[in-house]
Amino acid sequence: VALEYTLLGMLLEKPGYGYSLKKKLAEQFSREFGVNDGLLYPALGRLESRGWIRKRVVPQAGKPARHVYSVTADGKRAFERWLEGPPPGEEPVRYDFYWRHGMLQRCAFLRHLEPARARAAVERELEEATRRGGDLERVVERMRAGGVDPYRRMIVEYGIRDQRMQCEWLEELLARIEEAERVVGARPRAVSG
Amino acid sequence: VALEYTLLGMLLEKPGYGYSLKKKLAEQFSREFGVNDGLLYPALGRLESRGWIRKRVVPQAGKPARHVYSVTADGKRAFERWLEGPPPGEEPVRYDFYWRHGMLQRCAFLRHLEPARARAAVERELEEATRRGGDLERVVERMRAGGVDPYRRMIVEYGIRDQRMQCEWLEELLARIEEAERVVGARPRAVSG
DNA sequence: CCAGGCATGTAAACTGTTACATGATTGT
DNA sequence: ACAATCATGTAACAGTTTACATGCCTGG
Repeated sequence: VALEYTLLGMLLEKPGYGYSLKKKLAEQFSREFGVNDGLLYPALGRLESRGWIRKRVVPQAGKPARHVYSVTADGKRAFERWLEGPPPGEEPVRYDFYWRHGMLQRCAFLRHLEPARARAAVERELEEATRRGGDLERVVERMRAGGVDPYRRMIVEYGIRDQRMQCEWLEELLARIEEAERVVGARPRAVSG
Repeated sequence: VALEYTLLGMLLEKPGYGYSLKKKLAEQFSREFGVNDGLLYPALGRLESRGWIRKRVVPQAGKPARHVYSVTADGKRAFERWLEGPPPGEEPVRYDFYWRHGMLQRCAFLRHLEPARARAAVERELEEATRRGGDLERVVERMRAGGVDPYRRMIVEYGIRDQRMQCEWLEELLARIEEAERVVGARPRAVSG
């Protein structure tokens, strides 16, 4: 559903086949952006059966034939509609950040943990977020050096901001825990009704 | 998988039944946090068959019997293990923000859109993000007034920071588009290889 | 000789959403 | 009369991940 339009956009820039699209995704951003086969090939099939792309089989010696797809006029129109964005209020709003972050779920019950242990858990999380942010900084640096389209660089910069935001939030959480440590002193609170 | 521990934590604070858990989730945070039945009841079943909670059926006049669950000693131990967080490097890192945000996907192809139209699309997105942030601010205000556990308030504050971050990112994107508008002038770029 | 790249896919498992099925009571 | 609240669930569908299946060629 989402993958489709990214594939369509890539094929519009240059016709290609499953494997080449997979590689391009992984190399343009980062290895972790790679799509898995179980999603990629069916998606290409759906795009074809919808008449948005068309296949041309290019045989090769010793290797499986390449199925090279290019975008049809219909496909191009669909892509352009999508690119302008959904009509306002179309996409249902979701506040699923809670379910997507183990740390937020733990945070809901953090008062049941002795402050010292809570602090340790949050500090570990902070380290991880810092590391993830660093990874992405390196990716963006590579992109800058490689002269990648600035709009695409901004996608990774979104990830960096996201990690930075997480770090700030975790630091605020730490401050709150240290406050609790001072107030509660040596008296740990156990889990109970 | 994720829902389980939240249910376990809630049942540890006070035994309850499916419907009461559902209500509590929706009211403590916001309506949108509600779990759907198709996830809730099977999750309770799994927790029971794993021996982490135990059922007591409480008949009622005129209404279906309540299935009141309480946490077993095993369940409490499992919850405490979870609460301390995963051993470092356990959770696989995911950089799936690209696939989770239509706007980021569009951003990858924004250069194919005339700057004026790109600006309009981004401005729409900015409005939505601002509105979502405002919604959450109101939720957190309600929580502050209701004297909810500060750790739980911080969960919603995460959401607010997330929306704020998105706004900042969208504004940077706007600045970049306006730059492109000045440079390109009246010459629109079409989609092509 | 084995790992990895090239190239296509399928299948099973898991997660999550929406809708359905039932039925009494209470409020508008 | 109609909708909402209370209360349990199931079933169908949609989306995603992981692993499997095949097979040749290249480099260490």
